[in-house]
Amino acid sequence: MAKFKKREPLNSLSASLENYLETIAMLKKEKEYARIRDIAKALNVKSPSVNTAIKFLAKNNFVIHEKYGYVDLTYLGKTLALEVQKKHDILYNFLNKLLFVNNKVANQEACEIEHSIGLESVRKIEKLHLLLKKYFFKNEEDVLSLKNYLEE
Amino acid sequence: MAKFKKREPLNSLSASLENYLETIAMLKKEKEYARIRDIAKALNVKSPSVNTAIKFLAKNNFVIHEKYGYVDLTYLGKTLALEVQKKHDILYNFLNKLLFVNNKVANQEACEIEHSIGLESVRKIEKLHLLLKKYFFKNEEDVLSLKNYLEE
DNA sequence: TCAAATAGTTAGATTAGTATAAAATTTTTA
DNA sequence: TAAAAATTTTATACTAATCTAACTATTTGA
Repeated sequence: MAKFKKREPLNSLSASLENYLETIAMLKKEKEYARIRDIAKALNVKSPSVNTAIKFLAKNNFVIHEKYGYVDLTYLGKTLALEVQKKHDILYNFLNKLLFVNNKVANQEACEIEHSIGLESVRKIEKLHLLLKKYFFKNEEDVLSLKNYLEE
Repeated sequence: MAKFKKREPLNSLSASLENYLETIAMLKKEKEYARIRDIAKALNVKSPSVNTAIKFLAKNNFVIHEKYGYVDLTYLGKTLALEVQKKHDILYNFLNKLLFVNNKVANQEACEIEHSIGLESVRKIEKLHLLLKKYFFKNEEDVLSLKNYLEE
């Protein structure tokens, strides 16, 4: 009956709910608005599932939703969505561009890890990646020999 | 009623079930055997939860369990448990020893990420860590300046 | 050696997240 | 502009994983 629950620490959401926020942000960037149907399609779930989730997110101030209308992010929702997207980005780049994990796998894994890793860790991964690019793997040759070493 | 389910691809388990295997392996290493009660304590769940999980794992050949007796890993179960432990280890060391994330957080995050990341990625993280230790961050000074850079 | 304490099991309830079926609303279009 | 199509909502059911309560089996120790 009660489907979603507020979590400790406050402003922290389940992986599932974070995915809804992330998807809404993505859709709004792509097409200016997000409808239940689009969210369902993007997440590969059915619209009643989206409805339930949106209801909870609205009640807890992450989104605004008028019946039968568009879904929009509040400031709180937008902030959280951006955070998750940022984590995804950093993890994807680390896996794909530095470790040469293929795009599909890198994306899948980033999609899951983004809900388990904290901002501190992910920021440090970003910094490490930057450092290595800048000072250790400057040219094509270095990068290729890294790829080689990682795959041997 | 039906509590756990076989997953695609075969031999792949939910995070929860992987944790049971991992815990059994850990207990067997520590005290030669694993009982329902120990597993429950280690995972912070109640014994009926362990019972349900063990029943499923036994039916699917990951563990052996005679009623009221000890729980043991099959070859399949041991293999999977070691794999998860290995992932945990690599992730923990990467976060704590290279990125200087504090032990508690590093452990927590490793505990979650270990179920989301594939062997390929985790092996590459291990290799990267090794490479950096060996060739780029050799002495105490290098390590400290890395710490500094990551935390600034 | 048998009563208490401990451990394991079974049955049934609960929760988060999802799905199906059908009703309500909105949009499209003939 | 009214009927058809599409979308959203509601009600209900299911699944994975957990829990509580009550029961059964095993171990311990007076």
